[in-house]
Formats: sequence, structure tokens, C-alpha cells
Amino acid sequence: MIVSFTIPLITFGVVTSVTVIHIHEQVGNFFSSVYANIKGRVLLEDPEESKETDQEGARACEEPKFPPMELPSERSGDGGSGLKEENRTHDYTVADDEDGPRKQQILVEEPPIEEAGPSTSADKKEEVDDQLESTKAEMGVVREENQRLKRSLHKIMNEYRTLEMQFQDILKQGTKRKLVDKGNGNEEDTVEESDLVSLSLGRVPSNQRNDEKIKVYKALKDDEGFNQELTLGLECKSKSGSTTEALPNPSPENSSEVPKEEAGETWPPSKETQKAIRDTEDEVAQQNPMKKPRVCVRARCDTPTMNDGCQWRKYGQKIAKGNPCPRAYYRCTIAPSCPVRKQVQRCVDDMSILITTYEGTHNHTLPPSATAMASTTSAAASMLLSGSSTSLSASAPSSTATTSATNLHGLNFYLSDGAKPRQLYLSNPALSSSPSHPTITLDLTSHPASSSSSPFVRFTSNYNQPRYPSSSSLSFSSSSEINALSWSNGFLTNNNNTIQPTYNSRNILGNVNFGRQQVENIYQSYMQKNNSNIPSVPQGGVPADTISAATKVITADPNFQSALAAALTSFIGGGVRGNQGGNSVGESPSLGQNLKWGEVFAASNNSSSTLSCSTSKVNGCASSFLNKTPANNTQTKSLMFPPPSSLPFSTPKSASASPADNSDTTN
DNA sequence: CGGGTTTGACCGGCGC
DNA sequence: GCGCCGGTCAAACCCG
Repeated sequence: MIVSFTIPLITFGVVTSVTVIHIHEQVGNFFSSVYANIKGRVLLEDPEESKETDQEGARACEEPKFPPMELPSERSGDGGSGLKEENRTHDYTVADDEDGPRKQQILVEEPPIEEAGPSTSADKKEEVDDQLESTKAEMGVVREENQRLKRSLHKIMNEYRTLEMQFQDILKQGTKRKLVDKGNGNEEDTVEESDLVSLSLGRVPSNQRNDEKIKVYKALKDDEGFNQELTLGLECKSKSGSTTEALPNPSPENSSEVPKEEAGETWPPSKETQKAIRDTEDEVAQQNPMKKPRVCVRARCDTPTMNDGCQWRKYGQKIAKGNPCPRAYYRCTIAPSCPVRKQVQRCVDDMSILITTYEGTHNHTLPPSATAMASTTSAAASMLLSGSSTSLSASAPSSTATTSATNLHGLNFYLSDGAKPRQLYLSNPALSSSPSHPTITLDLTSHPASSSSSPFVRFTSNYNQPRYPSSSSLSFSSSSEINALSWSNGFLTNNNNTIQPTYNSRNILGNVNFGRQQVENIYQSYMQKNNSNIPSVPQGGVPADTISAATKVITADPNFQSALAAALTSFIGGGVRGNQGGNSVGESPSLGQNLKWGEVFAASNNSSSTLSCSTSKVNGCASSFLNKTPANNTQTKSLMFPPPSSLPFSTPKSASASPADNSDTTN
């Protein structure tokens, strides 16, 4: 019987260590121990030894040249003899192929102990044994962790290759279809586009990915099928700067059209430049009828604007129809060419609700305090796009998708008929009535019906175009009296990130979930890696393959949901109660510092992200904190946003972070 | 004086 | 074709 196990193990072990890893993963320690017994313990008298040496067995699987183990039965309690001790040390020295140095140190320390007491009292023996065993156990844990990481890495690599192939196939199919159905805007193309959108979700941080994108871009542009697939990022089908945004390193063809908008670093650009840009944008807009996805944030805020950490410059104001409150237009001024804009308007029904609509994705490094909202909006937009693909591909052929629910980020996620979104609380349709702007609404206000009992923050997306027939909403429990969120980095990619590929088998967004500790650890490692070298990659780069791979890895964990629930509960609960001393403040900036939506995924092989959606009980938003800075509110309000010291816009001069809004006069 | 805001004018999309 | 409306521009203005 033992032999029957041995043969395959040895075979696989010889073939490739990777295979052995999988075997080990699948069959658990049992095979390993059996293998260890066969390889090195055949002559052992004590069968219990196999239990202790699972790890050695596992290593033996990876290392066919593993020497015969001669570990004596030190646990038999016989006190052992000098010879046995020697054997044991020999075993440790030879057997350990990975942690050799560590163990050699142990061995160096051991002999004096043994020599000092040639009589080898039982106490010393036990002490040494305990030390050895504890060290052994420790190493076993480390080794297990190492193996886990290896497995994860391998899985991720496999998923990456698979997705890469699928992506290429999709591109090929799309190109072919474009050629065939040229001139016919069929629905399948839309689906294809959506899938492509989902595959990238914005930016691809690594140069390699950029190169790949550029290749695709070139190929598609050279081809007549060049149309919408080229803008695979979050800015897919966007009107302005979509190509530049989606392709940080635009191809020469493209860069020739856009006269070095990025490199110019001047704002405002020259008139000619602007005109050229607008012309280019118009061309793009003609090619891409679908405009930028928008993220609408509704929050109760008694201040002119909701402070999101970014620097904004007001460039216009309009009285929108149906709303006496003027709508203010802001442009991001952190980078001269940043395409991000936002609109701020009071809700017509409830003047205390501020509706902030974000459009576009930052193409620059964000200040720590701004990464939160940016990540959130980017994530929401990504969710919007991915949701579109989801509904389009999975719903019935007709556009009347029935309301269905999934679990996004571990939270309720509804996809519903566009006419009747289940959790659509848009009081001002003007902001979401743009015909071609897919809009997702993050409702941070308490719904009148549920505010008293179960306050929720709602993420409501509203596709107003026929091609986006579904609306989606995301709700998650939060603390009471939600008025603002702590927009820590990666809110939507939080450690409880769950995006289930419920409807679309090709949806690359799957369950991504981490415990809080894991996230913190991952983030710390990421920050250590990136603190000194944070690329100015536009945010929103979500390596889809990484997400998918991480998704599968994580979802393989049966404790996934429970960990999610625990983390969410502890975090949200602690964010309000336990962080009053500013812990959340310390956490949010550290978690969000220069971290971008996609980089979170790229940083760790796991699609780690952070959840920092601790909410404040204080009515108001951070802009009021910055503008007024009441002493008695400082601490509480700082729960929502990073400390003022970390806010680059906290200086009185940069009023653009919280510009005055004329709408206040109407209140 | 530089940067941000204000505000009327302008432009383009869209519906009738 | 026309008018409405959302969005943007840019000169004037304001402020530290």
C-alpha cells in the first residue's frame, strides 16, 4: 500500500517540483508523511515520527536527492544517548535544505550543552528537545507558509497565462468580428467591449503590461477593427483623453495626434494645444460614443464641497435645469493635464445632501489623502463597467434584465432593471441623466426608510444608455448616522473585497477577500517596496489577471466569507468606536498613501486592498473640517480623513480643495 | 503678483 | 433648422 503511494510521488517529484507542489496541496500532508516514511523512515522503529516530519517529507517531495533521514526516535522518551544526539544533529544538518543556516546555528550552540553535561541529565535533554522541537515547529510553520506562497504564486502565474491567452483570443475574435460586421453596430461588440473593459479596469502599472496594451493598440489601430477595444481602461469610450489615459505610453500614432499633453506639464495648455486636444477628443468621441463613467457621491455635507483630498479648481458654474442650486464644475489641478473633473451640486430634495460627481481618472500620483476617494471612484467606475459586462453577457438576450443580486466586495450588490433600480436614491436625476454617461452613485446618506435601523451606504449605478441596461447598487452596513466615509485607499478593493463573477463566466472580477491583518501585512510590504519608488502611473490600473488569479486563490479558502465578515465587522465597528484616538487616522493615510487602485492588486500577488470605510457620526464632511476646523470636532472628523498634516491642501491658500460654493447661498 | 473664483459668452449635442 | 441645455472658456475680479 505504501509502495502504491510512493511511485506516483516519486515520479512527480522527479518530473517537476511544481507538480509536487500541487500534489502536496491536493493530498495534504498525508502523502508527504508517507513519502517521508518511505524515503527516510523505512527503518525507523517509531511510526509516530512521520507526524513530526511532514515538512521534511514535503521537502523531500520537492527535492528528490533528499538524503535518507536518520532521525532517531527522540520522542520515545528514552533520554537518548550521545550517539542518538549526534544522529539527530546530523539529521538536522543534512536534512534541512532550505533553512540550513538557521539550523546550523542551532547546532553550534548545542554541542557545548551536551559536552558540559556528559551525563546528559533528563532535564537538559528535554530542554534541548523542546528547543529543537519548537524550532522545528517554527520552521515547519515557516515552511508551510513558504509552500502556501509558492502555491499561490504558481496559481497566479497559471491564471495569468490563461487570462493572457483568453485576452488574446478575445482580441482576435473582436478584430475578426469587427471586420465581418463592419458598419453594423451589433450587440456582441458591445459585450466584447465590456469584457475588455473588465479585463483591464483602468491602468496597467507595469511597463510590460503597457507594452502589451500598446501592441494591442497598434494592432487594432492598424487594423480596421480599431475602434473601442483599444481603450481598455477605465476610460474606455471616454470622451476626453481616453486614449492617453488608458495608454500611459501612447503609441507614436497617438502621441502625434496629441501634442505632448503629458510632457508639457503646463496648465493651462496653449490655445493651439487645447484646440488640438479638443479636436483629438472629438475624434475620439466620435469613435467612442460611450463617455466616461461617472461616479456620483451623495453625502450629507453642510459644507460647500466634500473634501476628497484632491486639489480642484473651479472653472464654471451653471444653474442646471430642475435644480435651483447651481452646479459647480471643478477640475483637478494636482497635475496640469489631469483629466479628472467633478461636479458639485446640492440635492434639490435635500439641500443637506451634496452630490459630487467625479469623471475621469487621475493620471498622476495622488496625495495620500486623495487616494481614498480616487480609488473609490475608480473602483466604483470599474465596478460600473464590469457590471455592465456582467449584465450584458449574462442576462437574457433582451435588455430587460431582471433584478438580481450578487455580492460585491462582500456586500450586497444589486443588478437591476434600469427602470427600477432597487436601491436608487437619486433625488436629482439631472446629475445622472446624461444620456451617454454611465453613472454609479455612492449614496453615503442614510435612506429615510432605513436610516434609523440599518443605515447603509449605497452604491448605486445607473446606466442611462440602452447599452447599459442595468443599474447596480452596492450597499454595505456602516455605522450609524453616516455622513461621510473615510476614503481610505481602495475602499472598494478593501480587504473584504468581493466581486463575484455571478453573471459572467468571463468576468475577471471575482471574490477577492482578505482578512484585515493580511491586508495590512500585504500593504506594509507593498509600501516598503514602493515608498521610494512610486511610479506615477495613472491610477486605476487593475491587472485583471492578478485579480482573477488572486480571486481564485482567495476564494479557495473556505474561511473566506467568515474572514470577510469578521474583518468587516471589526473594522467598521472599530473604526467608529476604537479609533477615536485617531487610529483610523493613522491607518487611513498609511493604507492609502500613494496607493492606487490597481497597484494594490499589482503589489501583492494577492489582490489585497484596504478597507477603511469607517464612518463618522459627525454630521459634516472633511471640508468643513478644513475650512472651519472647530477644535471640538477635530478629533472626530479626523476619523474620516487623514490628519491635516498629511493633507497637502490643508493650507489656507489652497482653497480649491474646499472651494466656496455659491450653492450655499441658496441653502 | 500669482492663483483661484466669478460669470457671461460660447460651443456642441440632442430633441422637436 | 431651431431652441434648449449641459459643459467649457476666458476675461474680469478677488484675495492673500
